[in-house]
Amino acid sequence: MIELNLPINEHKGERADAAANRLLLLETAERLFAQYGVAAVNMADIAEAAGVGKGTLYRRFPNKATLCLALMDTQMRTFQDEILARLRQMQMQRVPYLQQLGHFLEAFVLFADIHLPLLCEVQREGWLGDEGVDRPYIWRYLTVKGLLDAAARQQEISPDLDTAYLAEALLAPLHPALFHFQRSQRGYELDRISTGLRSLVESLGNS
Amino acid sequence: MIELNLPINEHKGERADAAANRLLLLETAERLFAQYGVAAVNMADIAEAAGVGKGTLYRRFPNKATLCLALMDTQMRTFQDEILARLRQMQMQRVPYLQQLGHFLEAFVLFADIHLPLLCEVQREGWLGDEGVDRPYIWRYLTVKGLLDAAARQQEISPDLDTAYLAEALLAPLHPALFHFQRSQRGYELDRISTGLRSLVESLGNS
DNA sequence: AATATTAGCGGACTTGAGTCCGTTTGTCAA
DNA sequence: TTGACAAACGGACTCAAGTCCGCTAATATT
Repeated sequence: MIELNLPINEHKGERADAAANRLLLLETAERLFAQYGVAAVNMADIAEAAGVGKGTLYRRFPNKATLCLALMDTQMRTFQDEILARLRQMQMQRVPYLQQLGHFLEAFVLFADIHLPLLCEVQREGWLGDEGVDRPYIWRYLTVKGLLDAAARQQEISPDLDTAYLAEALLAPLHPALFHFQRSQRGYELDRISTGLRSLVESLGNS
Repeated sequence: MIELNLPINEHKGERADAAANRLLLLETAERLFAQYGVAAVNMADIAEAAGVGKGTLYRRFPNKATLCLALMDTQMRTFQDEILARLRQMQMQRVPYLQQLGHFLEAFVLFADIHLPLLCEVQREGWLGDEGVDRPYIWRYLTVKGLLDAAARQQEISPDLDTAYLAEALLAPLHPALFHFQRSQRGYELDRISTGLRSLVESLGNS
């Protein structure tokens, strides 16, 4: 279901047995998550299924959030690469920045929906998990803020707007917990969410 | 610090000892929270400090979230009453609905900031806690949606906008976890947040 | 190849949330 | 009053996350 293949790079100073265990644990977690669901599997289960001690698991991945993030690593990079490529392309076609922002958000909606269970786990402990945990969020934030700043420079939006805050506010409805709530409790379809966000973004332009 | 006085009403079918314990537990929790902070106090501490068994505590308040909500009960009602009164007043003065919405959000920003620790605890378990836990959220949501609908009827905003989604999106940045992140990590001041939200709301009007 | 170093390993342990169930006690009706 | 019975009580218990620390073994050095 979730395929992994590259977290090979990085972790260079890792001893051979440690690297082997990293892979073993990722594969085991992937398998258990696919079979029973992310929420139903606990750390002890993963360690046992992998045949290692709990301490070993926690040495590699200090918590479930980090483990889940590692499982998404590949797809996250792919997503980022694809998005950046698309934005560059639009850039050349002189597509307005606000429209680029709309595309970005829509793309992330699709990504988030696929990876919702993992994303929810990643941000279970309200936001700023220790450093690296929310690096993906930082990337999204900077991308959105960058597009808003560019839009401001091109006079697509008022230069008085607080782009830093707005970037955060526009991403807020996509926080995994809220997104999950809207999908499963409210029953909103993906394009309803995309459309809603786009209407917010576009309205910023008509000021 | 946090004063409580009315959860006397409701809970009518409660036995005398149960009602006494409810009060005792609320007072104890309030005291411990004030002294050590909400996050640092656990359920066992509260039960012990109150001199009752853990089971008794959990019978009254099935989890920490419910307990925290009960501690805010009074102030929450007061807040709601005050807001409704102000909105009615503005209504009579023919203040545009979008502007009313801006006021509403600003008022909630102030409220949320004061009660952040309790609010964070209330929504620790990603959103839809069992039923009553997020009734305050439902109230906020309905209020925002109501104002947006009214604005649409008055042609302040496009009638095509998805007010249900927008209401949720506008409240999203005020989710306790995000609000806390913005306040403590980003260092945003309250009026920066209010202003940012208002600019979003107002931009909806210029379409 | 022998050895020192030190990362890595395992699993018992701690901590806190929340449950279970046998015992106690308030309440209401007789 | 008294007695039955449901509600309430207490605290031991379960379950999962995460820590600790003594032992093991991979690697680097000679």
